[in-house]
Amino acid sequence: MPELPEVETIARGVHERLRGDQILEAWFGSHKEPFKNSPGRQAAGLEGRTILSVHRTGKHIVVELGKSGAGNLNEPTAQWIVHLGMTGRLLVTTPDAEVAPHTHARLRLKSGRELRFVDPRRFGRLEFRELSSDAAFTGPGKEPTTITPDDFAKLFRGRRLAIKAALLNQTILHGVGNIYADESLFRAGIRPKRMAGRLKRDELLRLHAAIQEVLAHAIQLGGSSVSDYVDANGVRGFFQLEHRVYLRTGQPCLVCGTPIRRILLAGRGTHYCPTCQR
DNA sequence: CATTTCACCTGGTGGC
DNA sequence: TGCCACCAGGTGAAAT
Repeated sequence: MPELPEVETIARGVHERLRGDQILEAWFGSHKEPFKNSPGRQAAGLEGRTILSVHRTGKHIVVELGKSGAGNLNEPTAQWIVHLGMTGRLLVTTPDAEVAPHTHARLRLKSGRELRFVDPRRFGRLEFRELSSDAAFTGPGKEPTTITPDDFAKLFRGRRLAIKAALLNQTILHGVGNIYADESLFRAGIRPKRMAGRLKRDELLRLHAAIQEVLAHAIQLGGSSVSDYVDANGVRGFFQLEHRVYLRTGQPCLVCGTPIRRILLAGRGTHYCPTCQR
């Protein structure tokens, strides 16, 4: 479900609500899928630690954790990294709140609340990093919200794949997914199938600007709620009202009236206007 | 190495 | 109502 704007919204919400709280106990479900390292190791690492801050890197949520007693409490000694996959949610609840189906993790907090991870399709991932032995998480690719136009243009030099496939490749640029790839390419006037390495400089500059505008606007609106996305407070986003091509197959282009076309590209539904995008 | 395809999951929708 | 095909915000392993 979630791309960069949704993950950013969730990370901000969790940060605001849980900063300074302490994890007393971690409970994990029995499905193996969500765990990049074992639930036992994650529970042992999480229990007793303090939540210093929560932020986003690409599509990952990074919870910075401190340890009381030894050294400076404000210096992170561990990280809990949450990837939401297609259907993952992170929710802050009261302990008596009904436990949703497909709840895979419940962290009981000193404040009396719980942080829960719910994910029906189980494409999401949970990882614990002990910073004394593991590297700090940096994300798989470059950060689209801060990359300069020049560095952005360099990413696609010599690449022989469709620009949309390149945008979806997280090791190149992390955070853009299917919705924001389609919406950015529409706003830049570029066909999704265009070979990335053959785009002209002015096209790449338009795409860079479109991506940063779309992501910033979507973050302002709390992300896109296509079916059931909600943030850490259970609130839906509103950027779906701003979609110009995504899931608008057959409907008139809002600029020129041409019916929006849907094709399959890189295995994903891809939406574009055949008139506005060249 | 770069690129493409497909498996991994559940659930919702729409046709018959 | 049931059954089935198809679709969905994402990756990573395997194939090409």
